[in-house]
Amino acid sequence: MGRSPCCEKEHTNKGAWTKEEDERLVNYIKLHGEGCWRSLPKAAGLLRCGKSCRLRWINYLRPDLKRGNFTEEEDELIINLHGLLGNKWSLIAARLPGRTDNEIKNYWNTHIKRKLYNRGLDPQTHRPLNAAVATTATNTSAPVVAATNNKKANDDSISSSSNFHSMTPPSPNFGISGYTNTKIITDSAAEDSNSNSSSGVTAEVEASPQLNLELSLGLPSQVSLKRQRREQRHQRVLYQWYGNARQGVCLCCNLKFQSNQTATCGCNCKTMGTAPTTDNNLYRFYGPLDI
DNA sequence: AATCATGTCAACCGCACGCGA
DNA sequence: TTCGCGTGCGGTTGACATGAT
Repeated sequence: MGRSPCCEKEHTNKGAWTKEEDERLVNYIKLHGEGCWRSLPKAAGLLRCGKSCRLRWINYLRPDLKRGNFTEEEDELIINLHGLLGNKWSLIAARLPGRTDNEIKNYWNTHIKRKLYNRGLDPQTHRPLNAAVATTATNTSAPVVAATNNKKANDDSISSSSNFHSMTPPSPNFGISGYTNTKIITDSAAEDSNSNSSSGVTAEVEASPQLNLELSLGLPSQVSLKRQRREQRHQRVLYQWYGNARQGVCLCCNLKFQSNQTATCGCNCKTMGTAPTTDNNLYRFYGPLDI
């Protein structure tokens, strides 16, 4: 026996709220207070689901909401809190009066991620980007962060944008210095019994964002054109943030291989490079296809 | 001027959790 | 202990605005 739906969907409005609906909701809550969202719509004369009412109130109509842009102080606070708490938006929001979890989540995805990339930091782990890449390429038995424990993310794992949004939260003591390159990834590999990365080959495929992208471009036909365009868009944005759009990134340069590990580097970089320790050259470049 | 790409954010969806019967 | 309900949370989507070509 499944759960009963939270509302009768055929009798409820969806989408943007009208001014009249807003007024009804505000007036009702002013009179009766918050609570019992399930019964609220009927009592307030709204053709909305209770969850929708709650969301509208919390994210938009609540009188104590702070409007306007985030300040620099708020930015830094969010970054610090995210470092401590991961994607626990409600906990982060609790520390920022007048801001909602949804607002912070959106702000994170649209602004702060880019900010961290510009600082050379991975927004999920808050570690230097080079370290994350090095870990990926040198640990041949481990899947990369794309092998997340998040069920929904796994459902969508073919989507590069989804992976991008739902990497494993940082460990509590990440961060400043002295971290090891392998900790997070090996842990996630051990924990993720459902991942497809039990074989070395699969792990290698996952370890290559370029190959991931190729999979993305080979999406089955039922996937909507709009979705494909969204994914391509996310790819472009991501690589713009890396500052290497369209050109790809030489892993040899990013991994900072030792000079005694020389190998032919396919790019024109001046650094002493080597092939990754995975015997093949699959990972020489990570970067977008020509999209 | 038209079209496409990109950025933003409100809203939705499904799952997880806590609580009371 | 189990089950159902109400609620909260995090990820994702879609609509709209704006900028670029």
